[in-house]
Formats: sequence, structure tokens, C-alpha cells
Amino acid sequence: MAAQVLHSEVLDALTREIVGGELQSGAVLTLERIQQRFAVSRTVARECMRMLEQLQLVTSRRRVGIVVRPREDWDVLSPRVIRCRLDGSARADQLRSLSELRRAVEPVAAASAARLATPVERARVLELGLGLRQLGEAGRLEEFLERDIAFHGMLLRASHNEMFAALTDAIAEVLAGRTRHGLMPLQPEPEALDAHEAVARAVHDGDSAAAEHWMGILMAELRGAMDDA
Amino acid sequence: MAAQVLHSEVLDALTREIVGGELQSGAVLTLERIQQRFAVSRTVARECMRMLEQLQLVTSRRRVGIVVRPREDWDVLSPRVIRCRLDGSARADQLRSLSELRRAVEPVAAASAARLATPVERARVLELGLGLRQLGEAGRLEEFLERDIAFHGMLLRASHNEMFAALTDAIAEVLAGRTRHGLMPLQPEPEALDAHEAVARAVHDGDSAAAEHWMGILMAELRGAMDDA
DNA sequence: CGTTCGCCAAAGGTAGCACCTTTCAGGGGT
DNA sequence: ACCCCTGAAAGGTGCTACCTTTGGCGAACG
Repeated sequence: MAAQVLHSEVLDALTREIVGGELQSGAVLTLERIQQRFAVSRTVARECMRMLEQLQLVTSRRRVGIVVRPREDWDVLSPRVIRCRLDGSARADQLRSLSELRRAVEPVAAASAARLATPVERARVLELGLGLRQLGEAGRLEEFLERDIAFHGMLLRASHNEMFAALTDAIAEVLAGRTRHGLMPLQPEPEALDAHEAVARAVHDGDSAAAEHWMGILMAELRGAMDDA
Repeated sequence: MAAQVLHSEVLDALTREIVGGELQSGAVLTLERIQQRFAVSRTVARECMRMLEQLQLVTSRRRVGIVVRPREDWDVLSPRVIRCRLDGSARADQLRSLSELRRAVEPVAAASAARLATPVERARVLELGLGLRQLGEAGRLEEFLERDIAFHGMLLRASHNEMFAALTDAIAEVLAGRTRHGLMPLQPEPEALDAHEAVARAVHDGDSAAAEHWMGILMAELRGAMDDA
């Protein structure tokens, strides 16, 4: 992302410490300590601080220092915060709340996609959806995951709502995280495959009610799967 | 928010110009020009640039300058971007996509609240929900709006999902924006009042299916109202 | 005991430098 | 006519030094 620029390691390290709970609400940093700890200049320390401030992770007060804010204030929808929480100790919590967000968003996104997608997008959704069945039944989990991510991402983008589209990466992380944590059956449930296919067809045919309905079914299924685990 | 610190005017001005479309994708800024235009030092210009970069509004490349990114890349869920879009020329678009997000999130949030709210939160939700009827029937729109915002905000927080809670302010903006733009009837529809009350009771009684159902009804109603306008 | 006052730590902001990357133009060779 | 090489300039990256402003806190005073 920010590439090799800036000592973005500093930002990442601090973000992780805050969202990971090592630096609790009320903890105080100073620019000086950041400078010394990471051996960077004031400029870099300040830029990091500003970014943390923008994420609402800290607030900077004169004479006091840089104070860590309580979790309620965090900009938890920011991709950076999501990413850091996903590979920190708060991983499980983050996955749960993201899954819930998914359950909320994806059915509505599917409905919008059925209404608003371009012909090219419709075709692509259908293609991806149909392909899932073959990969699933063949038990090719790696490829299934990859295509599943592509399918859900395509759908979110096809909704033509930029706020849904902005969740693409986070949702991809949920999917990948589930698989990596062995929360997936060795072979996807037939019901899930049916639901995927039904969603794909509904979007392709412009049937927004059906798209929402079937995506809802799909969400309910994986909610059941997660509750078991 | 960031208070009177920093020439946050600079950041706001630039953010507005980008999300407002005055600076289109591919447009190039330089630190030098920012410095001159706003009469600030390089440090301040750089901090602003870093924040814009974090919002994915721009990307900074050596020898080239600060390049505005296409809208797909923006961190459109960031409160700052939402705020700037809401009082820029993209207001209508932003309200529409936010409303859709609301339609997705609020029913699920209501269901979670019914499951997870604390006794205090349940009582408060019920109180706010019941109060709405009186204010609505009396036609006291100002107070109705205020309480409506409190009601939905309480519900989002009571869902105990920090990602839903993070949308509180944005959703408050939608509610306020609708009223300010005369998209509300002079007296709230009786059906809407019924739905509010039903949601409040369901959350209070811990009936998560009913909470989701009635909130869905409510969302459908105001979607109808918005489509009319 | 309460109130005021002043100190100073730490952020806010400015200025200017050295450096590195990237681009782009110009020249020479094929 | 085309390609590659080279060099210079533009502009971000990072650093240091320095001054200003604010606000917390303790001491002194009423």
C-alpha cells in the first residue's frame, strides 16, 4: 500500500499496539519517545501521530502528549484498522463483527446489483457463481476460496454503491480468514452452492427480490456454520 | 473534531475539492503549491498530504507530485470523507448510498441489539421509541428528529458491534439531511410510528426476529418515501 | 482552604538543507 | 528513423534546529 515510503513500520507498529490492547485507553505517548524508540525524526513521528489521530485512535493534547482514545471512538471501518485488528490478538472479535456486517450488507448489495449492474457485470457474476459449484464439488478448496472472493467482490462492486464496494477487501479477509482457520467444511455444503448459484442467476436476470432472498439464505447458513465453531 | 489545531482548514478545503470533483482523478498537486496557496509551511502541507493519502484520496509519487486517485479507491466509509461529501456538491449521491447502507445495517443491528443489549440499553430504547409517537402525532418535527436520531443511535450502540456503532454519526446525518431537505412529511406516517414502536418493544423484549422484521418494514417505508421525492 | 500566578513540558509551526527517485530530454550510435 | 544511454532537473523524503503557544500543576499568597 504505502509502499516503501515513510517509516510506515512505525505507524503499523503503533496501530497494532493500540488496537491490540497493549496501549490501553488513556495511555500517553510523546513525540520524543516515538522518535527515540523507532529512531526516526520528529517529522516522521508527527506524520504518524497525525495519521493515528485521523483514525481516531489517539488525540494529541499540548503539554500532555498523545493520548490513546477508547475503542468507541476508533474509526473501526477504516481498512487499516481492520487489517491491524485482523492480525492482532483481537482477530476473533474482528471476524465476528465483520461477519455480522457482511450479513447486513451483502443481501442488500445483491439486490442493488440485480437492479443496477451493467451487462458485463451480470455476465461475470453469473460466470463466477456457476464456476463455484464445480470447484466446490471437486473439493478444490484453494481455488474455491479464490473464486468465492472474486464472486462476492464482483457483487459488491456491481451494486454500484461505493460504500458497499469499499468493504470488498474486508470481506475478502473474512472469507480467507474463515478458511485459514478451518472454519470451512472440507467440501462446501450443497445448500451453500445452491444459494450461490441462485444469487448469481437472480442478479443476472435482474430479479432483485430473489437476489436479496438467496443471499440472505447464504448468510444464514454461514452464520449457522460459524456459531457451531 | 481535530479542534482548532493544525491548519485543518487546509485539509478540509483539499478534501472538499477532491470529493466535490473540482480536482478530478489524475489531477496533480505539489507541496509547493499547497504551501503557497494556503500560506503554510512545508510541514503542515506534508501532514495534510499524508492524511489525504491515508484516506486514499491521493497518492504521492516522487518527481511527480501528489496525484488525485479515482473514486473507487477512496476510503468512502471514513467519517471525514462522508462529512465532506455531505456538504459538497455530491450531497445527493452521498445521501442515497448512505440510505442504502442504512437499509442494510439497521435491521441486523436491531436484531443484535435485541440479543445483546444491556438492561439499561433496553429500557432506554423502549423509552425513546415510545416517546417518538407522542412527538410525531403532535407534529413537533424538531424534537421528533432529535429523538429519532437518539433512538437509532442508541440502537446501533446497543447492537454491541463496534462497526455498526461507528455508523451512528453518518446515519444521524442522513436523518437530519432528510428533514432539512423537506423529504419528510409534515407529520410522520402512522405506519412509521407503529414500526418504530414495534422495534422498540421487540428489542426491549429480546425478540430479535421481530426487531429485524420491524426495522426492515421501517426501512422499506422510508425507501418508498425517498423514491417518491 | 481556596484562588491565582507562573513555570515549563510538550505539541504546533517555520525554515532550510541534504538526499534519493523518477522522469524526460538530448545526443550519439546503430 | 529508431533505440539506448546519460545527465539534469523536479519534487517528494527525511533530518535538524529553532521559536511559539498552550495548558497542567504546583507553589505562593490571600
